[in-house]
Amino acid sequence: MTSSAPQVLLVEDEPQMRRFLRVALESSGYRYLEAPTGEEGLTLAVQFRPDVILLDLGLPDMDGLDLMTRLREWSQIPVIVISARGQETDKVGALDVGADDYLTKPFGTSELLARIRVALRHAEPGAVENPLFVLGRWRVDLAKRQVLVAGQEVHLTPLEYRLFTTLIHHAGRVVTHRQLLKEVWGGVAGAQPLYLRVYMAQLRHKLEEDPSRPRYLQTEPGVGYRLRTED
Amino acid sequence: MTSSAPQVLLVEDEPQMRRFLRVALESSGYRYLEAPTGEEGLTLAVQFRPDVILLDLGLPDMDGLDLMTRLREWSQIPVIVISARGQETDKVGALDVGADDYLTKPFGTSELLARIRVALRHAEPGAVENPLFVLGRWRVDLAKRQVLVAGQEVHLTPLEYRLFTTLIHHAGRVVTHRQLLKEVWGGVAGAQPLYLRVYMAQLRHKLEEDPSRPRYLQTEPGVGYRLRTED
DNA sequence: TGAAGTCCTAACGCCTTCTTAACACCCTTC
DNA sequence: GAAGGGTGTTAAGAAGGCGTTAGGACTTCA
Repeated sequence: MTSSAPQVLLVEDEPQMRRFLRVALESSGYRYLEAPTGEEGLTLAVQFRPDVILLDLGLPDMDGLDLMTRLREWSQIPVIVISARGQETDKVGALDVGADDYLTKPFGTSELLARIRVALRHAEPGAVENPLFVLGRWRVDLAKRQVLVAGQEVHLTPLEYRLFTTLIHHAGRVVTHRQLLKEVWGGVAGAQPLYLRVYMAQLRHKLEEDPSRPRYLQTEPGVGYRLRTED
Repeated sequence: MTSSAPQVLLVEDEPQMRRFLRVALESSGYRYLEAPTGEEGLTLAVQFRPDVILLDLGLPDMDGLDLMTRLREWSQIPVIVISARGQETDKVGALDVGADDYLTKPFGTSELLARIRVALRHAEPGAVENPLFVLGRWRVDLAKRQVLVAGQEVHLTPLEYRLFTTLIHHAGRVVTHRQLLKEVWGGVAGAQPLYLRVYMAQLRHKLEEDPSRPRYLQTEPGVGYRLRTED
């Protein structure tokens, strides 16, 4: 799974259908690949590993079900069948050899796009990667809500953690006192700049190697604080 | 996830439709549950954790999309919408709030069954994952619903077990009080944080070596709980 | 009808976390 | 060199969250 826009492969022999879908998909922000025959479709699937495949069953060179079977020998890429044949036996056959959805022509663009989103959603679980923030000896797993310093877990209280992650979100930039108070204390009246000094001291004590000479949690006098990132 | 036949929950208000589908599903070997209203549907989903949900959008007591939304707050159980409304906006709406498929009435039984098989296939990756969860002296067989501590079987009540497996599903990361209450008690009004304290204490007594100093079932004060995994 | 098991609820004491205050320190400015 | 604003540090009280226990209500099964 790439970090850029999802890629859709269309396997379809009718040129006008290709043109129509290409416009629809590209204008929706997807990267687009197309193949007019089954063989080419398989080749492109191998080569580019698209995120979704749209497959017309009525191909000239090979049976759509055979293509499905050959694809499923090595890949679980979601396949949405688009076909002129609306017979129930066709649908059941395609779904049972591994297709993930079946749309009968004619169909609406928005429905197709919605079903593509469903297919992408299904593939997602494999793409669940932890957003890791690494800086020096620090290692912050935002999904786990876990902070490691030199491999050692460090416990932060809710406020400490929120203050820290707020600085991480603006890493490298100065965050003003006012903004920190708003984002951490939620704009509650009574939140004072004193709080920041206290909690910054606690964070430094827990995270910095030499709390009296902070390397990363830096003060910008009169303005706010900044999480310094290495260059 | 049980090792026996997959269980299907049908949420549908028309009695004749229920009767029809019940026959179709049971004769295909599925275990069968039904609910005539949305509220009952949610309750049964919480209680029995079916493998697939068939949802009629035209329910008398609540909007089908609301039901979808509430379900998706705590569960990824695949949902196949069956609806008399064939408008594209209906389909897109349902699919985008988390439905996995959309069938327009009238539909054929064999197509429905094929789409159920697709839905079950999608859920599989989660079940293909080692049904054995091992951590320290613990050994949890999610299929058998069996918990061993140092080789000795330990009996957990249904709620204890559900709380425990919820933490296992999110192993390593903090699960908030709210999320635990939702996933274990099903978002039923009245579920209080107090429940969590009581049941966490019971789990620790049954599972931890030194319940007063839990090694794995850890508290994140002010946030939630976390099943600590070794690195 | 009793017994066992489970779930909910209340009460109490402990512990973490938050808040607040007091004071020391640095730097700039006069 | 003194004054003053901004900042760092520490500690202690207050508030709230948490763990624990026990008892009652409810269901299930014999």
